Formats: sequence, C-alpha cells, structure tokens
Amino acid sequence: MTAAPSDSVVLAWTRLERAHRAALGGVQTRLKKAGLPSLEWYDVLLELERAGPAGLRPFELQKAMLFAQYNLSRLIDRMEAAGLVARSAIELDGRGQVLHTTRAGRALRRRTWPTYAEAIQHAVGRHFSEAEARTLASLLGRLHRAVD
Amino acid sequence: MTAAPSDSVVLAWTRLERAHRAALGGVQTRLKKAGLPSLEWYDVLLELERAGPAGLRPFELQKAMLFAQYNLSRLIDRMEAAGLVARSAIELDGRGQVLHTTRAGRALRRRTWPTYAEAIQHAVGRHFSEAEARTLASLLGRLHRAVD
DNA sequence: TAGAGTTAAATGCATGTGCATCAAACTTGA
DNA sequence: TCAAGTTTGATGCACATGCATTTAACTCTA
Repeated sequence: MTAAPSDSVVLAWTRLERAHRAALGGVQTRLKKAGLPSLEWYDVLLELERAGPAGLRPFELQKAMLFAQYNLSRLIDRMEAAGLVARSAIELDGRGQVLHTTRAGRALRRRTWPTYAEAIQHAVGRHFSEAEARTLASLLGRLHRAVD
Repeated sequence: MTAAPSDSVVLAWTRLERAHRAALGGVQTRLKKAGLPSLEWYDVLLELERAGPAGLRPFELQKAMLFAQYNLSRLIDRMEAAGLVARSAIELDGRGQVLHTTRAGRALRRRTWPTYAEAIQHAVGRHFSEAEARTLASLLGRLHRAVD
C-alpha cells in the first residue's frame, strides 16, 4: 500500500505530462519543417553511435530508450529500409543480432543536430538559467533511473 | 537565430523525454491492470468536470490538453460512444459544441482516482521530498506556459 | 452586404502502435 | 541430457494517430 500523493506531487506529475507534450511538440514541428527525420530516429542513431563499434543489441537499445519491444522491432525495420542502420547476426547468441549505424545514418544524424539543438534551446533552454537546467535535469534523472 | 543549448539544457531535455516515458509507462500499466480507462480519458473527464456546468468547447479542451484537433475529435467520439461525455450544440456559434461529462463519466473518474493516485505516488511521488516536488512542478510549469 | 479570409470540427487515407502470440534459441535443473 | 521455462525478436490484427482536406459557420473589410 502506497501513501497518497501530496498536491505538489500530483502537480509535478501533471506538469510533467504537459511540459513534455509542449516541448516535444515544439521540437518535432521544427524538425519536420526542416524536412528532417523524427526524434526517435535521431535517438536510435545517437544511441548506436555512442555504443561504438560493438553496436547494440535490440533489447539493449530498447532498455536505453524505454521503447516497447515490438515497437522498436518495427522502427528498426523502417530505419533499415531507409538505409540508416544495419542488423547483423551475432555468433554468441543465435536468436540475437547487433545493430549498427550506416555511414548514411551517421551523416544524417550529424546533419540533423544543428536544427535539433536550436529546437531544444527554443523549447527548453531559453526558459531556464544554467543552474535551473541543472536542477531540472537532476530531478528528472531520478525518475528515469527508477523504472520498475 | 537562437544560441546553442548548454550541456545542462540538452541533458534536461533528454531526461524530460526519458522521465516522462518512464513515469507514463508506470502509470498506464497500473491503470490497465486495474481495468480502468486510459490517462487521456481521465484527463478529459477531469478537465470537463473542472469547467463546471458551462462545460468546455472542444477547442478549449484541445488547448488545455495540448491535443491535436483531429485527435481530440476522435477521442471525444469514442468517449461519447462509451457514454462518458456528451456533445451538445451551442446557440452562440453554429459551428461549435459544448462538451459535458455524463453521470457515468463522473462516476468513472471518481472510481479511477484511487488507483491513479497510487500510481502517481509510485511513479513520481516516492522519489521526491515535498520541497523537491514543488521545485520540479515549478520548473516544469514554465515549459507548459510557453507553448508557441 | 458581398466576398475573402478565418475558425471550428470532422473525416479519408496512410502510417504507427498495442496486444497477443509465435518461433527459435538459450538456460536450468532433475 | 532432456523437458520445462525463459529470453530474443518478429508478426497478424485491431485500433489510434498524423496529414491533408473538407464542410460549415463566423468575422472582417471595402
């Protein structure tokens, strides 16, 4: 049995929803206007690049992005069809595969960043001081790490 | 031309995404397990109840919830079909309509709240002190209010 | 007050998502 | 070592969403 949430908690939750929708909408609109791929695609490319030459297994990517399994499976389908990522079999686990970005995928991500950065600044950055941004990031980080 | 976002800003944005997904996932799972309606349905019912006897026009609800117009239109279709909300014509504006909750809608919202509250506490509340929750709510509030 | 422009809401069609389930490979334990 | 259970990833089907467009009503201007 959990205690009832305080008013501040309920407010924080509600605003998390709304703030997220507001910021997301703003960012997506800007990316779309620039003819760039969606945020999800960017995130996949970034996570894969960060993973380095070892690449990432789909289930690892799934955990990192908090994506549903079936959802990620089909997202990778589309990105593979677009030539941005590559699946390759892995010898240690016959079920599994490893994902890598392609040259085109890395190029696209690089090309996307300036617009994305500007969108982030517009949707989020300009509303906060440096200290506030740090506080916000720190508080939100706790929620991310606590996935049950 | 906007300045480049600082690292803290980018981190805050990233964590907003992930924290939202984490918290949302947790809450939705709990509602689903209890056989209760989705968050969106709850939010619509709540907003309409808050609006009092005057009800709300779809476009007002849309702005409050940051929902896409076509999306809300069909969401209301479904909730109307389920007998939870009612559309009624408005005399001042022949295009428009007003939305109200039905008795069944209000009953459902009331019945949902305990589970929802517990889910909020689990997904959000338990990770923060009272002061932190207030800080978080306050920071997030700025993003919501700044929809362009 | 007619016509152009705007706003409110709905909808056809393509695409994306959720749920359940599946198949195949791995692990565990008697 | 074999059967039961688990993990990885894909997929059929229903439903939801996004985009573009439509219809109807309102507003504003000349």
